[in-house]
Amino acid sequence: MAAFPLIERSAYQSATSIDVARCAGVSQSTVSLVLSGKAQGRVSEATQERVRECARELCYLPNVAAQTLRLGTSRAVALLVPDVTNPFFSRVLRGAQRAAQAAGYTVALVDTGRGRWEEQSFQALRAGPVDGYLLFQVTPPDELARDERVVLIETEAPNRPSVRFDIDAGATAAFEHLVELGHRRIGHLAAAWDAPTFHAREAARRRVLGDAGIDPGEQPRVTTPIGIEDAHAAAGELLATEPTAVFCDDDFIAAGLYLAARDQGVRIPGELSVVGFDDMDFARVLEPALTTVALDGERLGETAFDLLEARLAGRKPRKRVVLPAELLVRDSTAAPRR
Amino acid sequence: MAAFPLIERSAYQSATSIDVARCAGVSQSTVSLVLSGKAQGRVSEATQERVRECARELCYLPNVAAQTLRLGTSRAVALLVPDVTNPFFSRVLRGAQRAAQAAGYTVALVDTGRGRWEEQSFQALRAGPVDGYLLFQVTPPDELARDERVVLIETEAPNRPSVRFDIDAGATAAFEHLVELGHRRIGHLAAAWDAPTFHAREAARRRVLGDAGIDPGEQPRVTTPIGIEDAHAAAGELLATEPTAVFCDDDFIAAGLYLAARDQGVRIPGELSVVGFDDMDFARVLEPALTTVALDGERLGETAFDLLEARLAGRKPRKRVVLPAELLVRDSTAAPRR
DNA sequence: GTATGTGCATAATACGTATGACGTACGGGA
DNA sequence: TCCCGTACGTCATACGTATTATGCACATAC
Repeated sequence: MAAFPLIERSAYQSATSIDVARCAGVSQSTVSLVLSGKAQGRVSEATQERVRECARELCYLPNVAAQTLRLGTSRAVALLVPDVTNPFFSRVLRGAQRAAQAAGYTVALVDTGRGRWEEQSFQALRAGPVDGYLLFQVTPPDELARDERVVLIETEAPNRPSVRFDIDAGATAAFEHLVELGHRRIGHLAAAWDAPTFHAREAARRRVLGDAGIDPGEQPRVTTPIGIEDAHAAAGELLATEPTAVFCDDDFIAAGLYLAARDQGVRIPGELSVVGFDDMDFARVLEPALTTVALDGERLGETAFDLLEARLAGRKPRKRVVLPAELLVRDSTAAPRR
Repeated sequence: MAAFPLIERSAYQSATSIDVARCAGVSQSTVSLVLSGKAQGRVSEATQERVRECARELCYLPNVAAQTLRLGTSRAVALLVPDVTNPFFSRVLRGAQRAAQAAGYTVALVDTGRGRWEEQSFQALRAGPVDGYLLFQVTPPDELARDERVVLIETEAPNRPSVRFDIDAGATAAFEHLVELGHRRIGHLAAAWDAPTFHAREAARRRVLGDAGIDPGEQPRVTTPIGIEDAHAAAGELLATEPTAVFCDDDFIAAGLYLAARDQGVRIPGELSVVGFDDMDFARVLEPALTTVALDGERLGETAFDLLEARLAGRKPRKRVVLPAELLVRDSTAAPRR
């Protein structure tokens, strides 16, 4: 017998409720009733036990595709992200995942490849396998823009449920911190990424500097892709303009700046103050420990899922949630020398 | 009309092939035939165009649950990981994701919560929504151990397809590097995690040190959870034994060691050489830049998916793949002082 | 005029589940 | 004897798709 691959193959094809029914000598309906716990008073206790026993023996597990088709729901949600390798996003995922698990949902992950999805990855998901969407820094295609099953993360659109950080407060605190230390020449090492979260940082910069009587248009500003090596190169360029402080859109960008400063023998914070954003794990290990704006990514993911789940359950929750962003002053910022 | 929510609701429920058929004045079979491209010579060109036009107009997308049920395949695979927040894993995910996308597959992500899944998360997946499994540092439950649809990543089991790094070569190179520099008191800051990848590091340590005439049992060794703050504490303890070099199971652990060394005024590499593992992004930004063993996580994920895909397609590929692990010597290692 | 194609499209079915509408047997009350 | 209630299950159907077998004209060949 062992020679017949068919024996082995039976392991692939899970038993169906019909197999269980045959085994227990009842109908398929009865099996379904019993195993879904809706057999109260309709099936005798003895029969129920027999069915459960057979199900156990045959390792029966309901076919999810069939369930989804029948019930019109898959208890799964999709999380769309522009780039899975961004470590900040893992926190969001973890939060969403945990909340989803608690609610009996599965999370399907899709990397949209920084906007290159243009319907593509999205098409793959629509109409079936998932009940809803969490869009992380992804602007929904028109089709989805009015869909009730979508929650926006770190993005907003008119009349859509969304979760985001109070980027404005965080960035404002960061720039005010630098101004209060006495800096007058404050650079901006900005992410070359067209997303609301970065627009908010830039807006805060213009406002705070303007209010302090510093012309924001006069301050050095260089954009760079998010990534240490890219930022390293861009930072070299920025340092040539001799700012006394630099606000970085991201901790990775700040790390690149550290490298450039090291190259040029510029001491932090003595000759250059640096502020990052996100509070990644490594921020406090940098030498000196990086002053940065802390964001609770897990809570972001968790909140987003809860919002979506409420929608799916027919409740109408608060439309927009704003989570705090807090400046963490460490050792990379100080008063300018002169 | 705008007052009727039913109008809006139509957006949720995607059009079915029957709707398209009605619109085009043909049968559902014809629609299916046309849209799946199997209508060659069976349906007139005019009708085909009409069907396609209707499908476009109604934004028709095939219901994936129905397709899965009918075809017995979902073109989706599950990636199971012990902890989504581990940044190393994001690389694996990205690699798997990219390969999957190219092959027309979707990746569903499941966080098993470090082994706490005990069938649980797994049950949720079996029998339906996915065609196969990628198990990253996760030991399969008995049920799955013989399943052909499983590929093991960074784990191995008898007669199972798997992908892993040549951890032994990497760790060996690292310890030999330290020995060659002249170190005789070499600590091990080890991950408190029962996984093959860490056993391999330990085995290499014992072998290399033994071969060099250094008793591995005499060398200081402390275990710690993976995470900078945990490692920081554990490293304090390790430094009390005054090693001249420390091998860390992970770059995050190495980062914790940097923190502890800074606390105690121990200079790297002058008084202490440090080697990490993984080559995380931040490794070369540390001061001094961290000597570490580089692993190509993306390639790991990619290879794993390809292996699984080959299985699913009925091909029988190489059972075990081993990817290189290469020592990257930077500035955190030097000869001991005396 | 009957067989033989051929070009075009449809009917019928199966995938595996959940569920509302029915059956059946039995015992008790009138 | 007839009717009804209850306890225990089953039947039939629908979800939306892919596919096999079948049908129907109409033209061609003999």
